[in-house]
Amino acid sequence: MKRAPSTRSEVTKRGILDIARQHFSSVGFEGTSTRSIATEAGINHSLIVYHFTNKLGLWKAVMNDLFAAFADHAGRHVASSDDPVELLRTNMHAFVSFCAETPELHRIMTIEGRMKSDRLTWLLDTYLKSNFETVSTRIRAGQTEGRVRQGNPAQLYYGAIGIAGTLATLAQEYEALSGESASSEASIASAIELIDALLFVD
Amino acid sequence: MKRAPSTRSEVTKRGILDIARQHFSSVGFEGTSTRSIATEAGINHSLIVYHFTNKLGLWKAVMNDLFAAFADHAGRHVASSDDPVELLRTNMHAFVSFCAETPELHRIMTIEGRMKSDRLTWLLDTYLKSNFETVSTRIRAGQTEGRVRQGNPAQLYYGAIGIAGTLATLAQEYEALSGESASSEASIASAIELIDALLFVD
DNA sequence: AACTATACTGACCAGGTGGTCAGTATATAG
DNA sequence: CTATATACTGACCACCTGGTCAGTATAGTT
Repeated sequence: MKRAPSTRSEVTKRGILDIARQHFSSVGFEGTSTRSIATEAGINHSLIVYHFTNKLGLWKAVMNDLFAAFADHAGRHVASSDDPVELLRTNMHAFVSFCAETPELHRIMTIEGRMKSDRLTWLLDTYLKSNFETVSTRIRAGQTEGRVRQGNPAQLYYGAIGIAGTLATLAQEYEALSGESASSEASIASAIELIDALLFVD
Repeated sequence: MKRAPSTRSEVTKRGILDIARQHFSSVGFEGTSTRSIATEAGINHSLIVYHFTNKLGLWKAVMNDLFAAFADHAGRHVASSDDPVELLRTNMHAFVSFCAETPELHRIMTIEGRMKSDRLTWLLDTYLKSNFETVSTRIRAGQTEGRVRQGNPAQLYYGAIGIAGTLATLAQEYEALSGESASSEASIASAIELIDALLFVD
């Protein structure tokens, strides 16, 4: 008889995922050691293999967890209408606050997005391509209405991503130089303002 | 009698630095193995210790090399006047093309800039603080003249850095989704256009 | 040609890496 | 209470890690 997965195992997996997220997002896949994750999570290192097959399986589980967290976060930022430009704006604003609150997702993206790799291919096929289709469709719709800045949608989108992303990828550098936390309300509001100025025609 | 350093040793160091730059910028400090650098550079791994003391010494040498390369690149983009706003604009444009041509510097910055570390402290003290002083002075000068967008200079600057930086940190993701190379003339021109729209009031 | 500062080599060390596996504890279904 | 699917443990493997060190090759100075 098959048995339902126990709470006990879910707690263990959660603990591993939380620590693994920190490690992958700060020192990357190659720089992360599964044994240091195990030690920090207070579990036997063989449990990582037991629950996630191998290091790559753990990494994928972390990414699934992070993308689910963003979907959840974006779900709490509902657009005032189903107008494509409003959906685009709302989603970009959600991305900014998500970068500030949960910098790990974008941090890992900037590690994996720089070079070709099997992990990048997996990310593209699993999440990035379909998301980019949605966004660029909305940008083009806004452009034909004259409400979004003209130009290549990919270049516009990645410009906006870049503005939001510094909150995650240069958080400490920014804080050390400006004296302000990257996750502060002021930093978030400023990034939103700049993205709005970049993308939208008012 | 002391002897001048031989060309032979300079060639060896150059070879190590070039490979090390690739490794540090793609997998970070922790993910980089000095032995794989040695193998790829075709030298005995003890030579790294001989020429650079240790892994950290090699990393600092790579950073000095990269900042020198940027200074050199920026030196070839001379402003049309010594007007602060023109200097700011010219320097930002130089940064964009540098990110496209030599993505390694900004890639390493986004690895080191995220978390507190001795390496970040070294970068701040050696290069980042003085550079930020110069830039923010120019931004403030432009703002009082009404020629630069109002707002916190640090937030403006890091917004612009973010736009340029995606050419380096999301190069492959961008290329896979847009079909265009991040180092293409079109990508560079677009990033410059967006930064101009972001920073300057015309 | 002899001397010697510089450049380089290869064997070695202690400790860390991802992953395997036989065995043990735990908890739930019967 | 018993049987067993699930969860977990610790010893082990081959290999890689940064770094040390005694010794050797190379080349410029005298």
